[in-house]
Amino acid sequence: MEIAKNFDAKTLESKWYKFWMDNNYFHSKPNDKPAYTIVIPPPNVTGILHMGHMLNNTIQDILVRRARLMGFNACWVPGTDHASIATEAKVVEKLKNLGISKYDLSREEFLDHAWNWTEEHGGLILEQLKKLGCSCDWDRTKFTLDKDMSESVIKVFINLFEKNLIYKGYRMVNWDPEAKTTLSNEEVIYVEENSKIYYIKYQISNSSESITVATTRPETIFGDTAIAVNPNDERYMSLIGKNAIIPILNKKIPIITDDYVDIEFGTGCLKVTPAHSENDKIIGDKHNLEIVDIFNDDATLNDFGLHYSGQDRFVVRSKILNELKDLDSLVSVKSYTNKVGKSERTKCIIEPKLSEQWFLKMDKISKPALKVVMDDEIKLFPKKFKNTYKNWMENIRDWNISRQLWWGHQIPVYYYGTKKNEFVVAENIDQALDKAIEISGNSKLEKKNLIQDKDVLDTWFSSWLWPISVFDGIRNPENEDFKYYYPTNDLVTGPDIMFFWVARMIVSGLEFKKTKPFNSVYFTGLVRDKQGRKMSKQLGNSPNALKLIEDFGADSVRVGLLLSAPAGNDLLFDESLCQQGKNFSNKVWNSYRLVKSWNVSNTLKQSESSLVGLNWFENKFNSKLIEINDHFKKYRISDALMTIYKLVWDDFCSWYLEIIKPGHGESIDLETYNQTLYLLKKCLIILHPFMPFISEEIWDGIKNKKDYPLIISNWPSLKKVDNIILDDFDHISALITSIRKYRNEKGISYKEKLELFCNVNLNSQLKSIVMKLSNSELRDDFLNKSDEAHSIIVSSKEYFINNLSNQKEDLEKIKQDLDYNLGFLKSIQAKLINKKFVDNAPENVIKNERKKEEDILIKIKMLELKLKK
RNA sequence: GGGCGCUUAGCUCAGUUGGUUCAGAGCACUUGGUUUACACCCAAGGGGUCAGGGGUUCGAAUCCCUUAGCGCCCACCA
Repeated sequence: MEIAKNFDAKTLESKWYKFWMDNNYFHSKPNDKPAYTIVIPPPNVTGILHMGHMLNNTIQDILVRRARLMGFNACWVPGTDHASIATEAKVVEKLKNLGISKYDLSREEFLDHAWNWTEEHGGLILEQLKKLGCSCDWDRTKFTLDKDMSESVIKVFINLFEKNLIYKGYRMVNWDPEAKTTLSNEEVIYVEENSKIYYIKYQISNSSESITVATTRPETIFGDTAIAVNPNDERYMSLIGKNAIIPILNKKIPIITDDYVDIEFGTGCLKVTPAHSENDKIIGDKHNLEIVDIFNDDATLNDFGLHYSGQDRFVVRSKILNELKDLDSLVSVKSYTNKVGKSERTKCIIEPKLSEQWFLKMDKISKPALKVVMDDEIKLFPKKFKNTYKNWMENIRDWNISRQLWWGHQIPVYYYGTKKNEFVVAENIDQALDKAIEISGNSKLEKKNLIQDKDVLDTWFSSWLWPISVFDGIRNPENEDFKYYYPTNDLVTGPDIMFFWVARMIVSGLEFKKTKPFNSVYFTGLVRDKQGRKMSKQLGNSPNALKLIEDFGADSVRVGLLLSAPAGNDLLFDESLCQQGKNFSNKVWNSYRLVKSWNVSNTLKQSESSLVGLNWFENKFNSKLIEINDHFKKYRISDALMTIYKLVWDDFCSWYLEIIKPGHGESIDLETYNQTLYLLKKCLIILHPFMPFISEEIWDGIKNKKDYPLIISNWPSLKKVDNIILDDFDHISALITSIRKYRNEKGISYKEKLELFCNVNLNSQLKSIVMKLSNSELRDDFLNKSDEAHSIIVSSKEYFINNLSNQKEDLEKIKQDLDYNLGFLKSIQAKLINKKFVDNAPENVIKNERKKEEDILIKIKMLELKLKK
């Protein structure tokens, strides 16, 4: 049968994906088999596929496909995340382009727009995953705002509230003035920036003296309510207790002392602005200072900013500096590097702000989550993340779970009165009304009297339930799916969301289900460009994921991504890796073409070399399978791939196929042919998780009619390895390589037959392989070899080739070789005479040294003989 | 400031509890090759003071100390 010259990725990939889908091979239902479960880290619903997703989901698909082959009931649950702030920001942006402001819309109107947007753009990323070959159970696709998912979130909020773990607090939070919402600490990224530090002079009240403070934020002077110095700072002793006058504002504030102030820093005087700095707030609380919040929600100044009211904080900064200069209050300006907190999503500079927010107490519920990881009940790969995890969990802070956004799960708190504590927490408004009437004793309350908290919950407050809620384990803990699939097996994600997500899932699993949500976590590295830079839109260094698949084929891209991505190491991605993947696909494809091109004869007898080749490769395969399984066990997926790559390319193609390949116009015997198909199939099975499409296509071309498709066939079982067969083959392959090297050095063509003298006890099958692959004739009449014959030593065995070239051996080279070996011998003998070595070293080490000595002695003898001639 | 990790061939990385022919792989490189599976290929080859210094040991890339450089996480000084 004629096979196409190249694997046509475009056509065949969609053909096979459709085939798998049509036959429901990705779909899983509880059954008698053991479950293997992965839940996808849900990408943002409106996101598009980038290299990080490709890597991450390729790894998940490899694990799932292998589990399926190993006989597990494999279930990979896909889905998307509503990503409240990210999506809301996109919708706001889109509306803005249409000339609509979010603030002109009602909540309902805005949410309509958001849902439309989600339906229009949402889920595209899941379609892109299909192109990559991901074998997700699409019937189980979930979205974090689905009705059942939302109900689970609300139930969990209520549960935690009733356990007294959720509270409302007036606290310093991270305020994003662009999105006008708070952020958790994890959503703030600190960026080092070159900025300035300003020295500002405050006049002392009723005195000619003054005091100078250093600040990076001169615009906050309107919120100053004290100046603090260290109690041990001799310079300012006389000023303590006096009042300073804020320039421009002309307001008197006290000069106080606090240990917190660093004498060395700046002037040793700190302006205290309790409304806009966490530390200042602590000092303020200690000294009962007034709190003056000078900002509006969009970080423009409010009326406390006097004539700057309504202007942006950074505009005010430059203006106020001029005014201070005019007032002679600006003493000096120095350059200064500090770290500026920015919003992870909007990139806007964060404003610390006091505000009333909902918090989840973390100290108690995080303890068991720390323990399971420390005890390796949940294993993190690579191991180093265990320390990072520990560090965070031991210093965990309460989680700010409310956001001033609309896109998300609205907080199920209903206010029925005017006082702050007049509220109930309930699943819906009907329930809330009953509760409110009961608590207040006011039977006249109606639904319209209830006002639901305006805020929504942090996105992660829904995703931390993901492994539970996708199986509806919160609402229906006894349902069959949940009991069967939970806890899940592996989680594959990036280390950047270890705290956002992974740690919190562990907490929630243990808190709500008393069970860890997964057994292992595999952290992939970051995908960077060739120069090690992060991929970013600004740099334009992020390849178009779909275009890569189009150009190289999904299999090749999958291989390319894995070729350089050991667990946890950042991957320096380069398109040439996909080319390498494609080269490998091509190699595999051509081995298939070769096999299919043969004429099969059922009368031909199997040759000796074929038989020994078959035996050898099967043993080789089995020995490599042990390694591959071990790599998988350790989540060394790239190493597993590389082992397979070499097994297929080097061992199967370059050695095995060359041994059994029939010559010109010759046929192959049926036995060898069938065995070859059997071996090729074994290779395809282990290739399948990595290269699902091409492996299925080739499998289809060589399988028996009654065979199952590759996707649901069986991973090979481990067999006993005959090491003698492997060692014997290593011996002759080294011999063959030496002969080829000799040809290369002497410029002897491969067409020219060599005479090989051999008095070594090789069996005839091995001999026939040597003859075939080195194009030589074996001669047993060892004594008839010519004096000029070239000697080859392979593990203490000596062979000779009749020297066909006229060149003499280079005397100088032989001499150098001899010197080197004499030196080597000396060092080995020194070891062997050393009593301490002989007494302490283990027996096998000493044995090896003796063997080395023996081999070297032979070699030296031979070299000396040559020199004499 | 606290914690963690890294430095091995031109590049990206392996190197399991110290111990087989004075360190391995892939890619890249050099030489030769178009013998009908594959030039997206075949054959062969070159290439490393294991970051520097010191120590423990019969023996160190591997253990300890130290210096330098790089990276990550957390906290954060106005």
